[in-house]
Formats: sequence, C-alpha cells, structure tokens
Amino acid sequence: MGKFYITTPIYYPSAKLHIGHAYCTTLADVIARYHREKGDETYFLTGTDEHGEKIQKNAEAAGKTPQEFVDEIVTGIQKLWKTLRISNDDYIRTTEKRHMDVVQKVFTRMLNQGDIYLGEYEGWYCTPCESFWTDTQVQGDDHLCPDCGRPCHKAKEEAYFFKMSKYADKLMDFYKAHPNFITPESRKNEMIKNFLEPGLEDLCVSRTSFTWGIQVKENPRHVVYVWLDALLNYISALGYLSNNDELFKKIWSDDTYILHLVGNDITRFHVIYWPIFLMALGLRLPDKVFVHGLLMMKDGKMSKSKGNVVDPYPLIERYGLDTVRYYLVRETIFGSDGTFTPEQFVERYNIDLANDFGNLLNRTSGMIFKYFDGVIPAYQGALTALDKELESVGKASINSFKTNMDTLHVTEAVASIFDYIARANKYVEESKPWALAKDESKKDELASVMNHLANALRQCAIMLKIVLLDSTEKLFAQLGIEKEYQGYDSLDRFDVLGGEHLVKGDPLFPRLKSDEEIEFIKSLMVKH
RNA sequence: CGCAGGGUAGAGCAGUUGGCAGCUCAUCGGGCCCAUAACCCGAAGGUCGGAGGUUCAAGUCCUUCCCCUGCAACCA
Repeated sequence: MGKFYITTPIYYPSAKLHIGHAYCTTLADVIARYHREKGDETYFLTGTDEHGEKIQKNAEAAGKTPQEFVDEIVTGIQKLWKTLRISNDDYIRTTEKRHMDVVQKVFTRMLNQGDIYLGEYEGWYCTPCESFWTDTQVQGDDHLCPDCGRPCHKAKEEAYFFKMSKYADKLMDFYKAHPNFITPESRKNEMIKNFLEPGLEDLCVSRTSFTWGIQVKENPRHVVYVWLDALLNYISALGYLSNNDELFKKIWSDDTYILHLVGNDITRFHVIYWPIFLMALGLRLPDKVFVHGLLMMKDGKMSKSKGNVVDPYPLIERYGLDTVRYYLVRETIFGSDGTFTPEQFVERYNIDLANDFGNLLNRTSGMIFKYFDGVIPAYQGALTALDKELESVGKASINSFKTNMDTLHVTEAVASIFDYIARANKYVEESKPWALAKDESKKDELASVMNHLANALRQCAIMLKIVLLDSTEKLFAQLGIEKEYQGYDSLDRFDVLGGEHLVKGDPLFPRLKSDEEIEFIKSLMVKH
C-alpha cells in the first residue's frame, strides 16, 4: 500500500478526438483502477492543453473566440471520457484560473532566479503565414515555407529563454541515477543522442506572434510558451502555489510513485524540459515517464485528412463499452505501436470475449443448473490431479497478472488472465462433467469440477474488472458472488465458494457475424 | 555518411545471455456434446529483407546493401 499518481498527457483540443486518444486514456484508467483495487491511495489526472497559435487560428477560421472554440471541444472530450467511464479524479484545463495563476507565478520565479532571461529569437519567418520555422523545417535552398511554399526570410524577435544548458549535466546525472526513468529504454537513447549529447539549447519560452496564451506579467506583449504552460498542469491541478496546497503536499511527495503516460510525439517535453523545470523549482522529479505507442491505422498515423479516423462512439454503441476497452488494452503491446483494423477488432471480440470468456461462464452456469439445481457446490480441496493442475495454473496466472501490472506490461497482464480462461475451458474437456454426471459414485468429483470452474471465473473476473466494467459485474451477479469475494483480498483463494445461488442471464458477449460487422466498421472509416 | 526503431508461416506478432524456428487467427483432418455454429486434440505451412563474414553451431554476433516507420529542438 502506497501512494500512486498517474497522469495522461493533456490533449490539445484543436480538433475532435479519435480512438487513438481514447487508447492512452483508457490504459491510464486501467492502471489507475488496478492501483485502487490494490489499496494504493491513487490520484488520476487528465485534462486539456488549451492555448497556442493553432487554436487561435482554428477558432478564427470557425468564427469563434478561442475560449468558445475550446469550450465546445472540451465538452466533447469530457463526454467521451464519461462514456468510456474513465475514473479520473480531476480534469485540468490550462485556461482555468487555478492553472494560469501558477504559470505566472512560476514564470516570475524563474525570471527572478535567473533561469529565464530576455533574448532574441532568430529563425526563418514567413510573412503571409506569420510563422517562424527552423532550419530543418524550411525546404530547399530558397528556404520555402513548409506550410504555403513561399520563401521565408531570416527574422528576429524579442523572446524569453530558459537556460536549459545550466541543467543539462544534472539531467544526465539524474538519468544515470534513475535508469528506469524513461520506458522503453530506446526512447531514452533517442533523447540523449538527439538532444543532450549535441548540447541542449536554451528553450524559447515566450511568444509575441499570437495572443492566445498566458500573459507574461512582467512584459504583457509576451505570452508564455505552450509547453512551459502545459507541463505545469501536473502540479497546478494539485494546488501547487495556491492557498490550499494540501493535496499537492500529499501527492507530490517523496513517498508517492509518480507516473506520466505520454505518446512518443511528446517524449522530449516530458523527459527533458519537464524534469528541468522541476529542478528549477526545487521539486522532486517523477518516478517514470512511460512512452506508449500510438494506435495506427493500416495506412499510417491516424489523421483526418487521410480519412482513416475511427470515432469511438459508434463502436461503443454497437459493441459495448467493455469491448472497446478490451480491444484497446489487448490489441497493442503497451509501449510499441499498434494497428487498428476492423478484422482484428471483430476477431478479438469473437475469440477472446465470446468464445473463451463468455462461453466459459455460459457452459459453467448451464452445468451447475443442470447438475446442482443452480447452487455452487462447496470446495472440497483439490480432489483430482486435474483440479490440482487448474489451481496451479490459476496461481501462476494471478502472479503473472500482478507482476505484469506492476511493471506496466498491461497487455501481458491481460493475456495471462486469458491463459487461465483457456486452461479452464480445457479442464472442462478433460474432466468430462457430462460423464461424471452419469455415475452416482462420481458426484463429489463433479461437484469439485463445478466449484473449481465457478471459482476460476470469479478470479478471472476480479482481475478483469479493471478493464471489463459491466460484464464482470454481470458475471458476479450471475454466479451470485458476494461483494466480499469480488476483491483482491480473496483473489488467490480457491475455497471461498459454496452455496451461492446462480441467476440465469444472457450470454455476456453474443457472438458476432464477422463479415457483417467488419463491413459496418469499415463504413465508419469512410471519409465524409 | 544526422538519430532511433523495424523487415520471422496467408495475416498479426514472440523470440533474453548464439544451441532442433514459436504464439494467436485463418486453412485442413479428428474428437466431444456442458456451452454462444462454441469447446478440445492433431496436421500442413517459413531458404527468419538481400549478400558476405566469425563460429562446431547465427533469427540471434560482425560488415555491407535494400525497404518501411518515427524523431530532427520554437506545431502540439
């Protein structure tokens, strides 16, 4: 039992979210639920990063004020999280006063202690686009704007910079002292080779080219650079530098395990700039930044222009929340990129949820009704070699589940539950209850088989309930399992069931007709 | 010669320290009858991107080449 703080990235509401965003947040939710089940004092934060030039421009294009524009999108995002039953404890918006105050205070402090200084930013400027570009962004010898293709010219503007160079060595020392700070390790190498070894440049932390941001108090012409603004959400949400910083003191403390989940596109900001900002503020650093893969579409990254975006709502509506949550945690190895295909989505449902898991409950329940009038027989120990083996598979599965969850191998953790389910299905074949039922002298053996099956289902449901919210509850209800045996306290026990009255219920996951459903999902992906 | 990751059975992927090439699905054959056309067993299917090298032994180590995908610092 300890304290656990988990965050998702705060998403950028420049357009509607798709299933790729849902992926990261759902994983965070599963991890958060696991820690709560374990008894850890858990705090789970998500939110939105609402400033920046792109939002200002998109809002103008839509004929709205930036605030109206983000309000609308944020409402949609919050609705999506509600639909996915994301169990976040707070939702931080960078346009909230509680956040903006913190950013201004931090900026002032950094300025006063000499970490931020006023300098000049030089880059390639495209006048029509009103944008600065870097050497690598402009194209060709004529330095063409990557946006509009017109030539850019060198330009300078006044800007504030953060002295990253001052902290670079300290950051390397921190990496060395905390080898597990960045996961997977390849991301760390990428950062070190690309940014730290060549020498960390000072970061420009203010802008004058647009106004939709948090104003620099000391120099109102400037707004704070989006990342200095955004990253601070992880502590502003806890009440850092506010009148009531109790939560901050409790959560951002040395005895809390602090985990940031991020996509690989924002790794740099979380493993270089964020730790350095924290160092400058004299605060502890997170325990781990976990870089997850992106959920890709067959033809590359999900994007609106490619018309390969999948909206999660119709999927949830048609297949249920649990199916979508299960797909998201199961289909991609947590940490590497995955691919969304309609075929895999339907397959995952039919094979794992319908055939293996749902069907195991259905056949078990059918037999308990048939042979024991719907009452789970009492535990008599591991009566046969088959019972014994099932128990040992169960124990192994539980251990593997816990170990994998503790090390953030979510996909593997879930897979180990399904190993147990598969073994239980096999156990039915091998113990042949239908044959035992014909032999009065085998009544005890038959009872033991039923008890073991019911208990295996109970254990699997306890593990699965961090992913499958509705169907595990239905399973407990159908088996008549009491609340006290639905938690981790009794997870590894085999002797708790006996005397429960089953309730007849519908199959948890009715089998889908693959072809029809694949067609349906494809129709959702068509560009419109 | 920017940096990083990847190319293994029809599809999607595992393969730690070099030691008979594995998993899931699909395919084919069989079994069972408790169950959701489900479940269980068995079989077929790969010159591990190309070429060269080290070794008794290479998917694994070295060299070189080809192809894909990210990142490349002020777009998040």
